[in-house]
Amino acid sequence: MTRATRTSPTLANVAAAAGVSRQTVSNVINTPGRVAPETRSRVQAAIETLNYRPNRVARSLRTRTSRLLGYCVQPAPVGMLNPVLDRFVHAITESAAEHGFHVLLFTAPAGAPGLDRYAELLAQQAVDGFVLSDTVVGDPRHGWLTAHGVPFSAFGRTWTGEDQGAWVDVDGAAGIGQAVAHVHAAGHRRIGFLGWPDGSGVGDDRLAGYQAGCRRFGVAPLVVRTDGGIEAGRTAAGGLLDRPDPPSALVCVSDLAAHGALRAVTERGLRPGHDIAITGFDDTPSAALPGIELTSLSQPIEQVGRAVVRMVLGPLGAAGPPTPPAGAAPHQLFEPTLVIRSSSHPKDDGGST
Amino acid sequence: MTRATRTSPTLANVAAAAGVSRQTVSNVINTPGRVAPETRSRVQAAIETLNYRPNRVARSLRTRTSRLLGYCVQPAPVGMLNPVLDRFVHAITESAAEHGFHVLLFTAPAGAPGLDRYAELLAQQAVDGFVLSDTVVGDPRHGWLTAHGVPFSAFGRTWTGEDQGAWVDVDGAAGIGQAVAHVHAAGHRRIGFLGWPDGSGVGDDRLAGYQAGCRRFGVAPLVVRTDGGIEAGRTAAGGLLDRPDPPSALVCVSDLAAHGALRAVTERGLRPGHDIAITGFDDTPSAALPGIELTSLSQPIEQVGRAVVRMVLGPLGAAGPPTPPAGAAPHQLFEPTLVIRSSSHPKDDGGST
DNA sequence: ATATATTGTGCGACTAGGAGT
DNA sequence: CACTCCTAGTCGCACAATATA
Repeated sequence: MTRATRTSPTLANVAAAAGVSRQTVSNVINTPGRVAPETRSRVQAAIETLNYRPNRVARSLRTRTSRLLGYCVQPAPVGMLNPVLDRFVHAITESAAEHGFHVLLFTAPAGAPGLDRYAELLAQQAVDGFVLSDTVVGDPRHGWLTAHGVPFSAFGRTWTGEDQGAWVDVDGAAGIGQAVAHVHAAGHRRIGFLGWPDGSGVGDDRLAGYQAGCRRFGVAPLVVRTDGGIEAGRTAAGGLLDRPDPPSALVCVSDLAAHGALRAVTERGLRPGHDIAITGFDDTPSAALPGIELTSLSQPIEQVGRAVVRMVLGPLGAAGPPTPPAGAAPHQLFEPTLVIRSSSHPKDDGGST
Repeated sequence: MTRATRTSPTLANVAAAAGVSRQTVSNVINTPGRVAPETRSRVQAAIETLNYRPNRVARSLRTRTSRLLGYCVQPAPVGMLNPVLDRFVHAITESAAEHGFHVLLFTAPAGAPGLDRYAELLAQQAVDGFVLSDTVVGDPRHGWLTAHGVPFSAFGRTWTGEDQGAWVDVDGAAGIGQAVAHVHAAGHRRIGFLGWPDGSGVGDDRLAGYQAGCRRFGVAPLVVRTDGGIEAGRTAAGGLLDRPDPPSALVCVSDLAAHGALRAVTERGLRPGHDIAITGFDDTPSAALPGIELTSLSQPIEQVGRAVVRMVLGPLGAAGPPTPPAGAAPHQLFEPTLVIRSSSHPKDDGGST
């Protein structure tokens, strides 16, 4: 006589109900091909009536896989970039689910000290692998995870030259190239770039895209750096605008910097889109606000999330309908989409055609 | 001769190293008081040298607890409200970690169909409880979880009158009350309210706060509804502004609505903060943008997250340094903070004092 | 020899009860 | 009888090797 605790049915219960052995039930679930059709349907009926679901924990213990992917949520979200990561979290959760995986969230300090948390989760067999984001130049996680043979994939390159692990990223250089081409096509010939300080992989990549664009169209580069904040962008953009030969277009490394530039422009009585073109990067919600209407580069986050999950699941032999391509390329670069708004192409201009 | 697979040390390994039984090692970890100090330190030394960490999965199987909290990430984030949920996710992850728990992410369709996902996770013993957010009027999850005896707590009330389960929320009525008091103190006597359609718990709550404020200060209520979008807010606010007796202050149910109102105001050549006061709700990043400077109500999300986790962990007997208060109140209401910017109090006005 | 179903065993930790001092 | 420690059994599942047709 067992306690009347609300306990879920087990493999044994199903086996008894169907009049077969436990192993046969297990086979029906994991390798249906090895079970005779007649038996199979009988077992499946029993599974239905008992509403049986395999206990994930017991399965994990036996198979030594948790079917969980670790993802570290950043302690201090920077600026306005959150919307991107927000969508990313949703994207990886959804993609993981399609492969029978779930996402386990944890926090960790940035840099090497945070590695302990990764090690902890691994030692506890809590996760099968990791999805990384917010990667920085010289990120210690890639090397550590690679050295320990832990499956992972990252949203963002390491920029170190050494090729450690799988990554997916958005082609910032190509994106900025689009922006440069866009303003050049609108007739702008003096095109400035509002960038980040030297040394950030993402910033350098976007700068490179700007420089390539300048070469391509034969215009002189005009670069100024800021630390990324709105105020800094405003000051830096102001410096460009106050030159004797001010640019007529300002391509910005981020929406945040672009907001600062917009401010600097309007302060000087100029109208964005008419007197000067401004573009940003990330297409954050604030870019679409009325009165802002910032042209920006939208990142295909959902695609990135799907690709990242596919890559980390590859070595894990994900259990999905189709087997993921085993020899899939460990890297993938997506191109952002230029969303044109009136900051670079005023509605009442009727320019095209 | 075992395979040379990179396998973590187990209880048995530690026991062998320390020259004790497995059970003694288990006691050292879980009930140190029952082990003689001398033995205890010897075992702890072995744990250190082997760098042993209990296998979460094995422990879960035996104790029938996963030390995981389920949290459903919403499929389609609405408007600009994400930053709030972004911070919330981080907050619950951090709070859970303090109690030895982790957060497991999953997706589910809204409403009753999504309950299957909750049931699935429960049947698989994948989680010990749930944290809910994005609750709506008549949300089916509360009743279902309560009926099944599943521990949970919610960010957001059910608004159904029936008291189902623990919740934490932000006092929208009190927040809007602050906004009304603020503009009233600035001399405004004709105060309009830009609200959501009838029937949304959150919207009705905020409206009630507005109405209470009007009664308190003896001003006539002036309410108009929108569906929440920027464009709708712009149209609705425009309707108020074009009246023969337009309001001189506009308290908005959300930042999104406020952005629409700002647009309507500037379109009519009015200056926010000077000619008319505008306030929003949520203090989204876009509220702080230069050229916007929207006065708004900031939600104490970190506190909310901590409280939500405390509540769901209560019935689970969380294992933390201090035992959580067993008879903790199942409800908690936090007051938002009014962040005053120039949309209601222009810098160059020098109003106060 | 092929197809199908079965028994035994262990994953790694906790719970229960017993043995030694 | 306390105190300390240990042996045996269990959680639910899947792997391996075995029976039965």
